[in-house]
Amino acid sequence: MVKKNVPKKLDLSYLESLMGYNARRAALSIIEDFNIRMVEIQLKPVEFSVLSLISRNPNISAKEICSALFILPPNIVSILKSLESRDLISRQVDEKDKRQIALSLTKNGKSLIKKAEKLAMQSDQLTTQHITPSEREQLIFLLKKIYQAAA
Amino acid sequence: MVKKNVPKKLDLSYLESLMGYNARRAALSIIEDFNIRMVEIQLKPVEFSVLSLISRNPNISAKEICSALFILPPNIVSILKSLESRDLISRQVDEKDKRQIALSLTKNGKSLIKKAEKLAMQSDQLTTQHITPSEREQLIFLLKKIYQAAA
DNA sequence: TATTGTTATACTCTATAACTATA
DNA sequence: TATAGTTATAGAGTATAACAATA
Repeated sequence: MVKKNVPKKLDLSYLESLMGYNARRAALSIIEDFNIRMVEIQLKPVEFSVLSLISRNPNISAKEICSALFILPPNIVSILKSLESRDLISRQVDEKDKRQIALSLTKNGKSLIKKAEKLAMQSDQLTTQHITPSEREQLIFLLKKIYQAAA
Repeated sequence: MVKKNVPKKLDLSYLESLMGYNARRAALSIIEDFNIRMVEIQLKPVEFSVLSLISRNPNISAKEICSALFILPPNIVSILKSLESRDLISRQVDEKDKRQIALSLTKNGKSLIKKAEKLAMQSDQLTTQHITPSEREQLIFLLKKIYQAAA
């Protein structure tokens, strides 16, 4: 008789009592679903966030994106390059301060972010389907309190 | 980590309505505090989790750690090597199944994880000090519901 | 001098294929 | 054949230093 591979019961109680452990595990499982859903439009989480931010804040600068999304300046460069090469964003040098470059969505970018935000919202609904809408609101409220207090 | 200042008023409302965005931001800010506090005992989050897991589950195998903490088998190797080189864990080949290696804490490991768990709990208390104890319980309960439903 | 954007680069984290030894 | 652990390696993510153009 072949022994069945039953997963051994492990004591995870201490780790599960820590906020950091639970927040990270939840974030990873949510982002995993997000990534699966975004395969069809080829957007990574950070690319999605950047596009969505530009969409709602036209003529935003790279520095402002970095501050808002906690991206280091050297790391935004390849992200913007990639989005520009896909004709999703365009850059226009600020004539008043030629150091700054105003970013905006192209027609393609506007079309894609519209679809992407729908997919993201679907993913969000799916990953939170086991809690009630009011629990979901409460959860987001408390998460914000944690990271906004740290800022 | 990036400096935290958002000088200009940017519209982040859409991203802040997504669970994934908020969970990730909260996890990152909590882990940032954890890392600062753990500098003195030189433990990364994953090393801490592994030590704590071995502490509460003596003779656990590498495979079991990987399953519990979502670490891929090739990536646990260097973690265990490092912990062993610091004389924090010891390995003993299972005589019944020589493929398996039972892991346990050394005297040093037991001493260190005791201190580490105190520091981790302090960090957890600090990062959740702006919410009430019952809100904290509710938050952990809801986060668990999200990632355990996905598993 | 200070700031925005950039290059180069390094270090960490995560992922895949394939090997070994044991069963 | 299957499993536990390992090696090698590649890709992604994140970090610092230093530079050019502009203010």
